[in-house]
Amino acid sequence: MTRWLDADEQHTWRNFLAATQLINEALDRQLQRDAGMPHTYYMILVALSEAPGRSMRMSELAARAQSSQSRLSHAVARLEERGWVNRERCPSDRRGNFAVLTDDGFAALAAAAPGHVEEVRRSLFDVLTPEQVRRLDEICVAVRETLEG
Amino acid sequence: MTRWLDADEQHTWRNFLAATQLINEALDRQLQRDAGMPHTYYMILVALSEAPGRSMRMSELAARAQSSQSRLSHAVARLEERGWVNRERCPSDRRGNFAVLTDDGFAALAAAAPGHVEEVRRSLFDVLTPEQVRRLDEICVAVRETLEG
DNA sequence: GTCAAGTATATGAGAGTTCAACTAAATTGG
DNA sequence: CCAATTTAGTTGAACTCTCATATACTTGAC
Repeated sequence: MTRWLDADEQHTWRNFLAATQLINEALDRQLQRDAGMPHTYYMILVALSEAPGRSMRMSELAARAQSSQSRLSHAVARLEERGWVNRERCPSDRRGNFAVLTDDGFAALAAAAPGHVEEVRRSLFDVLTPEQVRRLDEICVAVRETLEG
Repeated sequence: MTRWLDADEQHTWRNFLAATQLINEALDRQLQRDAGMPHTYYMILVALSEAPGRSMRMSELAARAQSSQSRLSHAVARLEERGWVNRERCPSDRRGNFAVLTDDGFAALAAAAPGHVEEVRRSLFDVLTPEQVRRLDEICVAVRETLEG
């Protein structure tokens, strides 16, 4: 027996799809236009920039940047072509690779960050009251706890 | 002067990105696996199924299915190859096209719908309290009102 | 009417994503 | 210690998306 959505649920669902898509499109457009990279690459650079030695194992990087391993592997290949990331073999586990953020990569990230943050504010935080932001956070935590398990 | 995100805002932002991406991936995986179509195609079929005569102008369809015109054009081309949609020239404006949902297309949608709705419940509505659903709706409406203008 | 500007849609190239192999190395269990 | 399994990561093909451009038609101004 399918539990169909009632009218309210449908409206909420469509608002959710529309809102999240608008935000994602805004982020991607801004980053592509001003920094020449998609949002997924930006997240990879951020994750690396926060890691000790700006260096991380591919699998951990995939997890932090919310990327599949395959996607990450392709992405790092492109980032390597741009000279923003290097790959280094892991000595203790020879299957493993580290991705390492280069100085050029860090500079590209630093250059991209202000415009990106502005866009994040414009599309989400400036739109909501502090109360709504707290509620959104709770909602997202609940979703993560369910879907990540 | 960049208005950087404070620690709370960063957490919320990352929770938001993670949660919305988890939901989108769950939707896409389910539909691809069980119905052989991406979520974007599903949204196109839904929009068409709700239109009078199961038929809509390309531009209106793009708006309803939250798709760019180019994306829609490519997508309808694929859907036409599968026999799920037909294109018909518009008599009153010969630049225009109608996309028309075929019986096969409707059947494909009907077959896909129950599994999709289950996934929507699993990934969002079952996770939240009714109160949270209301709050989420308000948040999404606010975002839409700002970003759609 | 005709010409310029605008609108509706299509199309092709380039880039990113997914899925299913595939390689290579580590681990486990007899 | 060796075979079987698991883990880390890459790769190629198929597909979708975006962006810029092209095409065809309509509209408005003169």
